Amino acid sequence: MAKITDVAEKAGVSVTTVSRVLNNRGYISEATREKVYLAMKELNYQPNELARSLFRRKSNMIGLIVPKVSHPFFSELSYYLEDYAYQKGYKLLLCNSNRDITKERKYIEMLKKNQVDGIIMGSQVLDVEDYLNLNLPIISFDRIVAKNIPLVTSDNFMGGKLASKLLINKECRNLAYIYGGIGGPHHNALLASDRFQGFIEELKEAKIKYSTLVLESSDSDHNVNEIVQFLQEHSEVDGVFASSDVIAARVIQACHQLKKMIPEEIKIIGYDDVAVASLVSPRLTTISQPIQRMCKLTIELMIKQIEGEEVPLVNCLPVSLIERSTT
Amino acid sequence: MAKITDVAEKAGVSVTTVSRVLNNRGYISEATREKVYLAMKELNYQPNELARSLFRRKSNMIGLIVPKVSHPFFSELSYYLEDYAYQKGYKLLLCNSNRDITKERKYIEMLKKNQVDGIIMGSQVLDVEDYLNLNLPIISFDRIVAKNIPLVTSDNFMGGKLASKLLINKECRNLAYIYGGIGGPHHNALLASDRFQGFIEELKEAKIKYSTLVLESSDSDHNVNEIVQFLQEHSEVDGVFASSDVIAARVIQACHQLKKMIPEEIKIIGYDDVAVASLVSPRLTTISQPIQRMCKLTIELMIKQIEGEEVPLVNCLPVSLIERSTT
DNA sequence: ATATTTATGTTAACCGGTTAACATAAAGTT
DNA sequence: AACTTTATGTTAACCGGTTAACATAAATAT
Repeated sequence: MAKITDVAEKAGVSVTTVSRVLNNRGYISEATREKVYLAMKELNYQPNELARSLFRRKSNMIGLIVPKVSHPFFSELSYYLEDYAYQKGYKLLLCNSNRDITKERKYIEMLKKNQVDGIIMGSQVLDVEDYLNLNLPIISFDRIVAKNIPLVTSDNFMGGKLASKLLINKECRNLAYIYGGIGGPHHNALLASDRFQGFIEELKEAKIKYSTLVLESSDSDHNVNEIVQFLQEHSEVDGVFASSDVIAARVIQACHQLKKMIPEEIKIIGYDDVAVASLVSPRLTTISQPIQRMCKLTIELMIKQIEGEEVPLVNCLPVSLIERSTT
Repeated sequence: MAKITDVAEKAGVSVTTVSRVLNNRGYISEATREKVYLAMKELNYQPNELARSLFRRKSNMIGLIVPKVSHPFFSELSYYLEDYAYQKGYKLLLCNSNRDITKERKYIEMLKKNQVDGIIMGSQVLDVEDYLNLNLPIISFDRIVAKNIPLVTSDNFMGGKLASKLLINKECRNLAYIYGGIGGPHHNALLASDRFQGFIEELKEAKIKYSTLVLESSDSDHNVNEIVQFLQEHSEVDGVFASSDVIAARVIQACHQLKKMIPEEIKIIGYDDVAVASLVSPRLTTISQPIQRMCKLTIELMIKQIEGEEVPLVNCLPVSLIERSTT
């Protein structure tokens, strides 16, 4: 691998001059600039970013911790985050915490050692104190981490309200709220519970009954069984609000198994609006989180923090209802 | 941020001694080791991996380039790759090429500059020559890149055979092969075409007719329309082999739209066995690629290459049939 | 008592860049 | 002719570690 001294030698200039060309600093004549570029091209030279990062004390790397990239929500999240980060000149280091507190802690340590400029937490199981002496820009995504850590989220309360409003308008009179338990994407129910609060607020006014099911297993097949059983025990349920599209997909499967017609006999509404929502059949009515905008905002806030600016602690974007064929 | 000199000072030893403790080299007494560890803990010291990487000329970072992490196949891929990489002490730098040749080239350049120890290509649009002077361990995943670059794949030919065998056994007599066109996950049909070859080989023997549909659009809704139209024009089709589970999900939607009963009137088999396969209803019969094992192998081969060992050029793992409810 | 092993320190070079300070000379300006 | 500006070079320090070479002294072994 060619290094800067090789380029200098080949171009017949000093290392300082090459560095000046590289960093666009000081006076450089066009002729010299050309000579240096030519030498770089001939040697196939690429400056060692490790060395530059070391000197600048800035790596232009951002750590991203999610429970699992394989989950549709987090895979979309990762996609957009990477996309915006790249546009702004940042690279993304991917970490899957599996919601394991030990792994999460190790990842944070690892990211610090590797001098990332900031961490985006899509996962969160650590205690609040753990974050205190972290001494690094953090943004938490859709999860409350600690009161003094900036949060990017969407209007979960309104999401819940939109869901129940729609179901009520569609004449449902016996609703159910089904959400993932531990291991699911909303284990830390802090924010998902806003969804629930919004959901029941509408119901109270309309005096409509509801029941809830929390899925214990993280296994897909087993979830379907849990839902089937629940719907048998609550045969009056004619409207389901699922806390994620993935769970809604399982509700659809359970309904098929029970030969319940969707949307005639039972209506289903999901949450997130990830790709699966339009991949299942019937296509899923859902509350759309503006993932793309949330990601853009997350990167913008992250960069502001890296540059030493203050950023608002709560950043909440609006959600919207996407009506498809399950309602 | 504390540095090694701070630790040395606090522990009352020399920097060399701290380094010896850190790297387990040379003679160190238990007492000194303890002193050093204590100082580290008190200062909350983490060695700067950038500096270590620079000196060692090894970053322990691997670049992963995929078309889009948000695609279910690549999100599972990324998950397992990260998992194994982490176990082996490597970090993953995530890149979404979007199948854009310019972006792919820029990513490769970026990864080189950042001194990654190797690159895993889940995407591939570059020309063969581009890879020649790359001078870095590469492994391509499920995509033929160049004859001299190691490849990890699964038995696509057998996958195609298993699919047609099953459909034939299930009494289908008019088959269709539906695959994604440009923009889809199998744009570079090199390997997916093995699937097709395996698929038609069985058909030839059994003298069964088939037709093919290549989806032009990358838009989900539009795909469904294309499939609906195709199935209307080929109303005799009673068995469909889709080149991915995502496409199979759209076939299911098209069938629902046409009120074709699955599996009674038409049978569908997908490919990959990603999470969506068991999320759609009816749950999808599919050819399972051993993604997890492929990822494990990929990381193992990558590390071998990094350590200077030779690795086989073709690494093909067996596929298996997962029968669910669409056949 | 001597030789060897163990434990630590000092010094300096190195990884591959960046940069400040200062020197020098040519080109441009007044 | 004197003064600026532009263009480049030299030298050396620095980012935060690692390491080889050599020195020294205490603890062990013979």
